[in-house]
Amino acid sequence: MERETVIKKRDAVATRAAIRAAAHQRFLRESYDSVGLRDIAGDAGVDVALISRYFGGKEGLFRAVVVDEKDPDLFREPKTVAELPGFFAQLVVEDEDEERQHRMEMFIIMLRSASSAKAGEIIRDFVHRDVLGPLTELIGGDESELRANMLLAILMGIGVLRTIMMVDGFAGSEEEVAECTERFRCLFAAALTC
Amino acid sequence: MERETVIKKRDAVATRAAIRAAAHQRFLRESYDSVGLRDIAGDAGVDVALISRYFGGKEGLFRAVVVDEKDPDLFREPKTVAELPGFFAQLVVEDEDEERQHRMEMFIIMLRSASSAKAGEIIRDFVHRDVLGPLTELIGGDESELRANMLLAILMGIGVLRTIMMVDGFAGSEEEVAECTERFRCLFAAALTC
DNA sequence: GAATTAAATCAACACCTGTTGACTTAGCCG
DNA sequence: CGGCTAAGTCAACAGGTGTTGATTTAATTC
Repeated sequence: MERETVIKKRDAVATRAAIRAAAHQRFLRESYDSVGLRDIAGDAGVDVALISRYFGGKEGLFRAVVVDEKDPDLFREPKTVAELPGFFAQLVVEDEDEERQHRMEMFIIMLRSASSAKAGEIIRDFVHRDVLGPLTELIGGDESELRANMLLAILMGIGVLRTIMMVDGFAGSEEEVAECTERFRCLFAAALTC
Repeated sequence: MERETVIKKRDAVATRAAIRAAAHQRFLRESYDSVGLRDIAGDAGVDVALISRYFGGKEGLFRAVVVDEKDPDLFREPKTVAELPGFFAQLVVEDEDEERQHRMEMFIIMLRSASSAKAGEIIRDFVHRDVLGPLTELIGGDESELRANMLLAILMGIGVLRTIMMVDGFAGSEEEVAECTERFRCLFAAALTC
């Protein structure tokens, strides 16, 4: 959090970034329809009109958060099929790795607003092109599509249950985290082989 | 669909049911915030005012759809742990069984509106009390809570991917359905044992 | 220092939201 | 038939939505 009341330099790219950051946090916790542009503007310390001006409207802002915020290879990191279960398991358990955390946040944002008519279209395109596509290609083989779907389903299910349904009890104490990670790794592996 | 323009008898319980049915279909396809009361009223062929009058508001209508529509033991059917994987597998593959279909629809409705502030609270209570609670009790043992969470996560993940993200490719031809069911059964079993 | 241009603000718009009160109508009972 | 009650309709409300044009303010350039 920065102190913006002292001085506010007139920097277009900075306020654009501030708006996008505020939108990211809002969309992370509420759905597309729930969030109002005035909420986001208030968080960013900016007038509402700037949002429609800079992003061309609410839909454009959401697209900027979902699509433009990531680097293009964010979901293409694992290079071998053997790496996949461990990669997904690390994704669902919370740790300090900032990049992984950001990646999981993108999934939550998508899950939150997937039901909205306008946001849903953006999200579905993104999921097919940038997540399911590379994943299917990496897995390969006859049933690669089914396997990719199952992996993503587990990932999203855990995400839904944790952050949206607010169900905990996945990992409590310190050493339970490691055990829980191993169980998830095993589950993702089962989705690939069984 | 019935032809209601011909004659419309004045039946309070019938119109109440019509409103609830229309709301069910709307909430099945859009989120709580997306759906407007005027949409539901239009589908039911009723004036908007009747909704607030009969259900005490939008929130009450949603609660009536989610909570009151089911019979209480809808999610307590399986009696043994061994039955669980098959039960969940049958739940996710579409078939003609009307009761199973209705049960899965309830999950989708919950998934769609879980992110809304008002609807989310209703849903979280329901999930904990009527789904996760009985499931944990049935599984039993030290890690029963974790197991129940994993099962529900897979179920919801598949639901999200299919109906909200509109991802198909789970089952194509006729005999693929049976094979797909078996794979899901295997996956749910893995969540219990691995 | 004045002119110019971009950045930020203000105010208002048209529209849609859920909800409520007053009103009208249909159906039943005596 | 006349009265009565419940069922349904109509209109309007207060509040909120995203968006846009005109305006003001700050920073840069000549």
